[in-house]
Amino acid sequence: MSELKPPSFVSAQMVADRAGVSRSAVSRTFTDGASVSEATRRKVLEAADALGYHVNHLARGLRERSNIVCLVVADMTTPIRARMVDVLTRKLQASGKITMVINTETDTESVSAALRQTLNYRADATVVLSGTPPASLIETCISNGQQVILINRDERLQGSSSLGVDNAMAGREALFLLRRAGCERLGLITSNARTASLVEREAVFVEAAAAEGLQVVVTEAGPTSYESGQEAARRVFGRSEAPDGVFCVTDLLALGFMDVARRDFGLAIPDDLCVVGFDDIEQAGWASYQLTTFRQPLNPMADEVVDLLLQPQRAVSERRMIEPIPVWRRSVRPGKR
Amino acid sequence: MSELKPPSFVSAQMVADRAGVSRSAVSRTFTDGASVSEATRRKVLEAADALGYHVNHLARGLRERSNIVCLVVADMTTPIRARMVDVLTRKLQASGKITMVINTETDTESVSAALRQTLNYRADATVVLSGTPPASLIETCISNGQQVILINRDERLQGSSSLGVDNAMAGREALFLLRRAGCERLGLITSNARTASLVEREAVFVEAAAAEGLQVVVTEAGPTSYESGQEAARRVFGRSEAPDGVFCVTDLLALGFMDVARRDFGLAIPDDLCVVGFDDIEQAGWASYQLTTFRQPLNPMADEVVDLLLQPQRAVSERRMIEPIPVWRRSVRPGKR
DNA sequence: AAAGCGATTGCACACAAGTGCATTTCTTCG
DNA sequence: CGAAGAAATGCACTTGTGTGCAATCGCTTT
Repeated sequence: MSELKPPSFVSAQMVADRAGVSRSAVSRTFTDGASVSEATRRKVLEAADALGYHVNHLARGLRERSNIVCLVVADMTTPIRARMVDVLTRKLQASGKITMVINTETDTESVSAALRQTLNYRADATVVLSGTPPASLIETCISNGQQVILINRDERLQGSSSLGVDNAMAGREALFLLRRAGCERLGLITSNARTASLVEREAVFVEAAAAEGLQVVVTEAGPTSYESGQEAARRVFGRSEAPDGVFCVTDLLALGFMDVARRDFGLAIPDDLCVVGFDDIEQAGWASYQLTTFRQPLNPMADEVVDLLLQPQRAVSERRMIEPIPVWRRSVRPGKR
Repeated sequence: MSELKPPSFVSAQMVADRAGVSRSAVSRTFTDGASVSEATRRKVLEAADALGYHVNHLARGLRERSNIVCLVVADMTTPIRARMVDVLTRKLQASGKITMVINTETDTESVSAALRQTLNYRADATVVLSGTPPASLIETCISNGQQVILINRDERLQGSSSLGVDNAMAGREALFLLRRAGCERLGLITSNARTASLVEREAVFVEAAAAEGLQVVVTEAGPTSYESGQEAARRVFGRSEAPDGVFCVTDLLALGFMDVARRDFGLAIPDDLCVVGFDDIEQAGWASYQLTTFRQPLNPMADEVVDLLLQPQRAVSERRMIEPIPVWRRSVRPGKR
């Protein structure tokens, strides 16, 4: 039989009609702790099943929390970002939230538009993985009762809680590793993204080197990518004085850098050149690279996010710092040559 | 105990009060084509701005389409999946939709739970990238007026529209490439995922080889991953009769396979061994691999999805096939040795 | 000035839920 | 058998929108 009515979602009213009870009874059947007799509950569940009823979370979200969390993210295809999104969606789901992903550019205008979307959908919280939203907009979010959590972003934005890895530690430790390997001519490879995190890793590394009386040649190629790493290597080894120890502020940069150093300039790693990365993306562990790097502990970070969500009062202006975990592989010599 | 009013979202009513107009006027101000005088519109916009008002899309979604699209996906960290999610979220956003990501396992029970979530949030459509939902649940979605679009899934699920790359073409072409390179002892590497797509690539490759009187040694390692590719290589080259031409049904498998073949068994690619992959993930183009493979045309696929969303009537039980694009790199010889 | 007419505006309802409160039903005990 | 108490139920209101319908406003025309 062909239906006249266009298909549409089945509501609690329809279930109530079919079960011969009031709509309230249906509502209570699907609400924990509400008072419903076993008999009605059975009738309701049966009718709901027959009609294919599903509670409308949108309508529910009108009165109480929506249970929606927005993830504002750029460069999703980057391995580290993909993992972040993966881990976060998993943990958020496990704690009863649903994730909306807003794929954006990193410029302020795009991020602002993303934040506004976040408000449009009454998200309980927004987690920002990329870009830096304007303070005024964050304030709007917060005055609307929405939490804002920044990950690896510029710290100290009034009212938002923020969360990041200890870049300074990585910068110092990277220098230590390269020096222990006996590297004398140090290089640093970074991208033009100029993120707070990247800048800090660079600054601390350069500073720590200066403290030992060493100068660092800093090379900034294009965006944070494999190709930029390649480009940086071409530039670095095209010069007269080539480095023998390099800290790449990102694994992707490191991998591109290594490939060109080895293939185009015939350098052996770690014999002629030591390389340290940051992130510990999957590819860093591949046999072709075996990159020594610092792991962003994504699971603990995601746990922290969930924790902040569950205790909103904790969240105000708090800044949590997480230690990256050194991962020793073969791109740095264990001792001097 | 004097409770401060908890911060909450500002509603159209508040804006109306402040602007001294009716709530309808506010609603009309934010509705295209509605009739509002320039004067009230200005007053409303001013009040809205002052209060930080944002239209509640949840409430809007009660009456009309929610503009929510759910993406059901597993293995998000896999480069190909990450790119799919990236491209899809981008294109969906561009056409005014918002994406909810449901990160799931591939087993039927998890996928079913994901589909139910989809219904709970009144998504206009669900796009399934992983796993195979039970037909009954798809039917429920459709009878609720929700579109279901399956990508690279088992075809022919009543009522859903489905979309996939031409695996048969890839299987045939892979054989052609290897034969042209003069490979005599053929191997095929697959995972234990047993997806329809993977199975088809395998079947067609084996069949095409049989048509030329050649037998293919099929190796199935663990899940679809780099590590499984490594494992497969260890097994394959541990045997007496090693292949000189291999089709890996996935780039990730291919990369792991290549690394072990070269590093642990000293094989030169493409001189001693030719390798063909599938997907064209970013890493396939890296200098260390230069893998010849087939690109999944993600942009056209995403365009197709958006197209199906905008023309729901088209969507019923349609199956669209997209040709993968051969990408010739250096893992296969251009001619016989 | 009155009528005509189109552009605005507000009322009230619909959408789909949860819940306080009053009412009804059931259970249990005296 | 009746009353007290507990459990179950339904009514009506709430959440924030969009919109049909009727009323009103302002302007033009005769």
